Amino acid sequence: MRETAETTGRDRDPEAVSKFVEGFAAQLVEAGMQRMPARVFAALLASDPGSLTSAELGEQLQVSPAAVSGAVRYLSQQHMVSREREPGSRRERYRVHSDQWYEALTNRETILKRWESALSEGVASLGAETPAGRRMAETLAFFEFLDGELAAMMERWRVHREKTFGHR
Amino acid sequence: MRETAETTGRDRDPEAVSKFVEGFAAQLVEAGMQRMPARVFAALLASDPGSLTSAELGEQLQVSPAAVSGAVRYLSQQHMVSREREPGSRRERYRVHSDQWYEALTNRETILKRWESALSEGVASLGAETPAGRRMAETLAFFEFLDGELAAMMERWRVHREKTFGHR
DNA sequence: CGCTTCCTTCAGAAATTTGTGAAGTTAAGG
DNA sequence: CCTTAACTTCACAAATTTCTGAAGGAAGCG
Repeated sequence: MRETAETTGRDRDPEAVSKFVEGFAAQLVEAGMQRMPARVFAALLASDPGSLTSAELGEQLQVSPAAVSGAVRYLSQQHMVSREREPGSRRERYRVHSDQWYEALTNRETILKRWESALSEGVASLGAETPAGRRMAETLAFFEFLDGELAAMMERWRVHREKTFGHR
Repeated sequence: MRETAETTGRDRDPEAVSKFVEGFAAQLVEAGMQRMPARVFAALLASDPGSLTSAELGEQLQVSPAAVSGAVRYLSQQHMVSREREPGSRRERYRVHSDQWYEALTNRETILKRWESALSEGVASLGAETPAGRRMAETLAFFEFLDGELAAMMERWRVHREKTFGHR
């Protein structure tokens, strides 16, 4: 298949794009994300269509198809991007849904739940009446509080978002 | 200095303590924390006094003083533990303030701010009117919303905490 | 069907991270 | 002051992670 300005995004200043991609990716890495997923994600975020093919990602980031494949697998497990097949082609497109990805961020719920269960076991095994047990119980209570708050907060965001961006 | 059951925590089932420490640390690692800081932190959380000396940490976790030193430096930079000197001794104690450490968790503010500024630059350089620019602007708006919400939420938590644990 | 394009998997090389031992620094206690 | 206990720093070795090239499928298209 032939490449066009539309599919590669080459019409935009590649310098500026790359600067954003590497800078934002670096911040994501700082926060604990692996380098390659971070770069791939940043590239998608900065693309005009909000989606790129594997080949485009490889070319823009100067990495092998294997690296793209691994990064994309990770990102879709985290629900930060979705994969879609281009109809009538073997190419796959990876897409970031602008509203979906940061919802996934707060969906660290899985992690929160695991923290909670580790703490809960700890309280049980060390004794709820020991100083350590009480400390852990308080921490547990905080996370349980968090669970509820995060859900309510996202609901408020959706309202706020609708007001601000809804009418496009 | 001599070691006592009080300072080493050996009166408690070391098996149970270790099981919690390694289990909880593993979850922290999963969430992006480095292994050694995670283990040190979990050990402090599970200690009855809420604090341990360098030597105690080294012995319990079977690691060198150097490893403890590095982990503790990281943890105190993150405001997850504080260091205090034992009066009349060269020993240092590392302490977890039960209420302080998870406040530090939400104090990923530093990271949030950096994300915001990276996004802001991106919007500027790619153009606020481009599709990519609009996507990045929406993400930026989300993080700005988050900033405010997190602060308000922690305030609600403090009230809730006082009601639940205040009267001890 | 077979050719071709594209994605994935896998073994291994390269780079990075992590933890150690040893030397260095600081400060208490005689 | 000198000694010594305790933490820190540093160079390096070990372990782990990350990325690549090559081989192995799957699926469109003739």
